[in-house]
This record gives sequence, structure tokens and C-alpha cells, in this order.
Amino acid sequence: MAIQSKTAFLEHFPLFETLNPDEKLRLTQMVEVKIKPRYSYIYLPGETSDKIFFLSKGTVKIGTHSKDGKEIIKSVLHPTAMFGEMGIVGEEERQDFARAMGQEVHYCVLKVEDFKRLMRSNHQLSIKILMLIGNRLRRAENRLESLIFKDARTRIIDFLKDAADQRGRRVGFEMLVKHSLTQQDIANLTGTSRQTVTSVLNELRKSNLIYFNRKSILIRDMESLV
Amino acid sequence: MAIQSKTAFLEHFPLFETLNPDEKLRLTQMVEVKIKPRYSYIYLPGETSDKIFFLSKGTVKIGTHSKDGKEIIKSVLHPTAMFGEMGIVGEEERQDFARAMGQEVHYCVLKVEDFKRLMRSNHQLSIKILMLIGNRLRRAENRLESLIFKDARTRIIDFLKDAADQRGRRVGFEMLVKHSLTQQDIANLTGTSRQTVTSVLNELRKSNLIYFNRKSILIRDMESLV
DNA sequence: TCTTAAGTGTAAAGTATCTTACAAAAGGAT
DNA sequence: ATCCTTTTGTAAGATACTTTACACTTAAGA
Repeated sequence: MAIQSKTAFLEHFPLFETLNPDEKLRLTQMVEVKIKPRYSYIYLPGETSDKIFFLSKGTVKIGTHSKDGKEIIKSVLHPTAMFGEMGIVGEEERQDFARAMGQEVHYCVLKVEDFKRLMRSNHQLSIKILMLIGNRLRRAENRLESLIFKDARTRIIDFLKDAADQRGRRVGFEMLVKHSLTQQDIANLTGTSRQTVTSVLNELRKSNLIYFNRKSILIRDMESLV
Repeated sequence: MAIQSKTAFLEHFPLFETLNPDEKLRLTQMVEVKIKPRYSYIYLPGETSDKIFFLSKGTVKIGTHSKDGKEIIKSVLHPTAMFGEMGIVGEEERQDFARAMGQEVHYCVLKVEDFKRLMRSNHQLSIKILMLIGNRLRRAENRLESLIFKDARTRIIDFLKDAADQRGRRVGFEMLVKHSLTQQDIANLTGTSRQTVTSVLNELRKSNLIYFNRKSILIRDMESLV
């Protein structure tokens, strides 16, 4: 990929806004652009955490597997998100996997070492990264709370609300969330079983609080969904 | 407290190692030393997250309460630990409480604003904070995994191992952990009920894997405790 | 278009863990 | 020493959720 288009590429990431032209040039020189087919793994547990990634197209899920094959999805990422950032904060070896969901993914890769050097030269960038990791931490702790304090049904409803808040499109009073998650995925995101997800969703549909098909969920009224 | 003793005070915190004499002086000028009685709250949910704290004596627990009064303990801190650091990463208002456990606590306070200024002038410090938050994140995610993947018994045993690893003293082949936790506290740390903790601990004692009283736990053999 | 795999719907059985309940022990305070 | 509160021990009952099981539907590939 030509330097020029790489530059354009980087313009899309808010994280790099504060970089001066020189730093941007340096960044383009150390970045590598990649494309991978759907369902492919971008990294796997056990690999060295020496790279970070920036997603420009497609959807990526980050998660872990237990020994007996259960899965936790830690997050589902959309373009412009950074991932694999644990390498920046001292992780040696990946604990999680990153996997392309049902579409081809485009992303760029850079070495943690190079990125750290950039951080050293641009304090603003360091601060942004710190805030970003802080947000991750806040989200992880909230999830912990909801696992301990809330029952499965409530967690699934919370998931619906979060999804709508973060990625929903208003349609009148309703909220439409397009996604590429199976009900098993939703189960893995909420720490419940697939069957529980199915029955909660269907129950909500019967009560006319939501409508859904495989590709999207429509929340009829965010207020009444409790 | 005199500047001199404040300086001595700060020498104990590894976080401040990389500061040059001038920065150390600035730090002593912005730090405030405090003492609070046991069981008192250092901060409460809802307060503004504009201060950070460094514990020099006593034990502090960080946690949250659910609406119906259940408690999660997020961490139990010992001297030299920093806490309240969510203010550095963009938290506006405390979500957690910080509370002195069964002893008087000594700690120093400083304003997030001041600390951020210090971080700007010393990149090493920024990096250390970033690593620290990163560790917190890693721990939170591990806890998430153990909540979803493991049963109550295993989580309690994991707690015992962790406690021994982090704070245990070798006594021959055995590991002694002195603490100030009630079984209710252990329950709140592991996301289980108090009764479950009691019965698991007693069961382990019957199997001669551990011995315990109110103030300490002795792990007879770390290997065989699975 | 047909075939197959993946995803969804529904129900019944099983179970880990929480609740409720109460007694005993330990520790602090007077 | 005595009283009172907190903590610990133990058991039975209740229950939310998982597991198992199978049919049905949808999507994708040949």
C-alpha cells in the first residue's frame, strides 16, 4: 500500500489526531496494512503480545476459551477500534484471541515497540492510551458487578440496552441494532447459556418489547425495557 | 508534617523512584498526609474522583454495594499501594468505596490535577501508571473469567492460592497468610455466599489441606490444593 | 434445487449455590 | 466476669440456571 493511502487510512483514527505531520509520517512508515477473511484469527492465546492493531473494516471479537471449550466474549469491535493493546501495558503473551466475525476484516498492525516510541515523543498520545485502558478497566469492573449482582435475564436485557446505546440507530421511538451475533454469542457475552438467551429474547418479543431476526434487534421502547 | 518527613514518606513508594530531586520537592509540596480510624471510609460512591491516595499503613478495601446491600470487594490493599486512581483515567465520580479495615490507616492524598501535571513532566511516571492500570485490567479480566468458568469451590481455592502467593510467608513447606478478612469478606471477594465459604474452608481443613483461625490461614501444601 | 450445517425454539431433568434458619463460639465492651 | 455483638458452623429447602434432548428453520454451498 502506498504511503499516501496509508496516510489517508490513519486519518480515520481519532487516536492519531494529535500527531504532528512528522509523527504521522513516522507512523505510516511503521504501519502494515492487512486483510483477512471472515472467521480467521488475528491472534491466538500463547502468541507474543508484541503488536497492536487498528480495525478499519469488519467486526472482530475478542475473547477466551476455558479448558472445556466454553467461550467468553470480552468485546465485539467495530472499525476505528484499537485492539491487542495489552502488549502496551506489559502483557508478554496473549491470553485472548481476536477473531474476524462474519465479514472480511481490514486492519493495520504495528509493533508495540514502535508505538511506545511514538508515545514517548507525544505525551498526548500516552494520555489517550491511558484513558482508553482506563475505560476498558471501568467496563470490565462493571461487567464483574453485573455478573455478581444481576440475574441472567437482567444481564441479557442490559446487553440489549448497551448495544442500542452504543450502536443503535433511532427509528422513530424505536432503536434498531444491526449486528452479526448469534444467540450463542450473546450468551458468551453475558455469561449465560444459549437456551436462556433464546427464551429471554422470545419472552421479550411476546411482550412486544423487542422484535428481532438473525441480523438485527429492534427495541420498541428503551424506557419500558427493564 | 514537615517537608523532611514527607520526603522520607515518599521514599517508600516505588512509583516515585524515577522522580528527580526537583520533582520530588514539587511532590512533597502537593501531598497531604492523613490518618483515619479503622472502619472509616476514605471515599464513598458519588464523591468526585479528584484525588488519588497512597497507603502507607493499615489495610484498605475497595468495593461496591448493590442496591439490595450486597457487597463486592474489588481489592484489599496493603501499604505502598496506590488507590483511587480511576480519577487519573477519566472517572468523574467514584463508583467504589474505599474503607479502612480493622486497623487505623495512614495515607497521603494528592489532587489528580497535580499528579497529572507531574506525569506530563516525567514520562517514566506516565508509563508506570499505564502499567499499573494495565495490571488492574488484567486482574479484572481474570476475575471475570473465573466467575464464568469456575464453580464456587474452585474460586475460593483460587483465592487462597492467590493470597498465599501475594502475601504468604513460607514456613517450611507450608504457607502462612495473616489477614483481617472475615469469611463474609472472602465471600464478597469470590462472588459466593458466606455459608459456602465456611463449608469449603471446613472441608479443606478436614482433608488436612489447610488450617485456619480468624486471623490467619495456613496452607499445608500449595501443590495438593487443587 | 437439493443437501448439509448452523442457528433457533421449546421442554424436562438435574444441580450447584443461595436462602433461611438457628445454634455455638469468639471477641469487645462495661 | 458478664453481656452483647460479630463471626462461624451446620443443615434443609428453595430456585435460577444449566444441561440434555430433539425438532424446526434458515442460510450457505454443491
